[in-house]
Amino acid sequence: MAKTPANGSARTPRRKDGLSRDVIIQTAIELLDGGGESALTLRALTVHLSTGYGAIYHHVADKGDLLSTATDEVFARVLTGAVVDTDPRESLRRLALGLFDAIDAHPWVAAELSRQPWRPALLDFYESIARLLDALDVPARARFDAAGTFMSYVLGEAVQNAANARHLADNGTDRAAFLDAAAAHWAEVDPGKYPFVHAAVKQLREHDDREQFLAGVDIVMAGIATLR
Amino acid sequence: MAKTPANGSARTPRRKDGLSRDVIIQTAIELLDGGGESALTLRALTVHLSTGYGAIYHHVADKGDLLSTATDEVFARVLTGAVVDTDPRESLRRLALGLFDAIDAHPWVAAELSRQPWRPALLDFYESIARLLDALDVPARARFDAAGTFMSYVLGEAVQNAANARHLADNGTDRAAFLDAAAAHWAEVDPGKYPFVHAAVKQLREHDDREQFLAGVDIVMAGIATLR
DNA sequence: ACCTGAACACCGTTCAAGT
DNA sequence: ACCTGAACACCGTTCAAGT
Repeated sequence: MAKTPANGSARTPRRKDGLSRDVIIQTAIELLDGGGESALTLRALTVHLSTGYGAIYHHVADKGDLLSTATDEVFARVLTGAVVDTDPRESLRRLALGLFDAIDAHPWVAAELSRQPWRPALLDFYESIARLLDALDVPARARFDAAGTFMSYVLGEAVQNAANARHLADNGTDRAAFLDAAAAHWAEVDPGKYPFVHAAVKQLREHDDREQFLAGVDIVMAGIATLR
Repeated sequence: MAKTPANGSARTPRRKDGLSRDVIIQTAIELLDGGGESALTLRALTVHLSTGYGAIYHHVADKGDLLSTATDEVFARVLTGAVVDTDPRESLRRLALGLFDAIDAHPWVAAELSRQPWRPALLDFYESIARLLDALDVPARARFDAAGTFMSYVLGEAVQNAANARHLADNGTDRAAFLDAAAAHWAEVDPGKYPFVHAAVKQLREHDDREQFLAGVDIVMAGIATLR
């Protein structure tokens, strides 16, 4: 096969296997992971899938559909891989860390998250949290506030971390160089006017993102534990 | 002066008063507040300022510069208007609520926030929080984690709320109708599979966003109080 | 120094036409 | 039903030319 078209102005060969919504989404995720949000263009999709625009629009409503479905897919993977522990407290930490790591690995989901914070995949996440809080004897009356606070903290921290991850990927610098540059920049702030920021810079250099995140999870859980 | 050009294909009259970076930023904020992020286009700016593209690019680096400066401006207003209370706990709540309300009033800052979570204006915010935590006798060792957790919660909740605010503005619906629609949509989830989500729907209908936010602030502060 | 606006290189999306 | 790709309406940005 693979015959060269006789006609010089021949179209590019059409793909043999049928296109499907799923392969489009998977390719979109690859593009997003590879080059961030700006790497996902309809043009790039047609090239990677060796197809035309209409073919894509036949399976997908628009670019927003593409982005939100890709985000759902990423979250679905997290929940599938979530390991359950017998200790609810530990399960909560693992669940939170799974989301944190997922957004770190796919920083582009943060943008989609701030556009649509209530995607179906997050319903499962909410349900899991609420169930674990119930296991921790958080009274029903307080569960609504507690679960919401927990989710807001996790998403807030994840969004911030995603911004760092994106900068790291964009500049091609490694973590140490990035933190040094950030610390050097922050160190310029007037220590007289910003004593606490100044003090934080030192900790910034030696802190571990995931440990700091978990420290926050523990703080939120300790606060929830006071609700009786 | 003000002579009519003899030439029929004359250019639109150039503005008399000089353009400045500040009027550009203020106009950008007006456009963003009026129609969301998509309303800020260079074209719209030239029309509103009755000027050309080059004039704008003479005062501003690019659209990103425009967005981040506009965001700084919004945060600066919050910190200027922040009322200090003698009680550090109350000051923290007011500070948090000020940020919450600002993002509610200017939902487009949420997108910029997830792009660049460490704008200079947020340094002041961080500094204020750390100072108040110090006043609350949070030990220096724990302050880094505590202040970071507090900020992540506030920003996370604000980003989620901004998404709601944007949907409300886009659809032109009022709050009650929006919540009803959301609740109706959520109510479709299987109560057997999602008992806690199902229970949350009822609370969603009668909950107040700001009160829920403050409940979360209290939870985080209670958690911080356990750090000794 | 400050401003004008045609021109350029890109987007997402549509749709008549093909198989 | 599924796909092609030229065409369209928009972007942000540049830059030779004006004052």
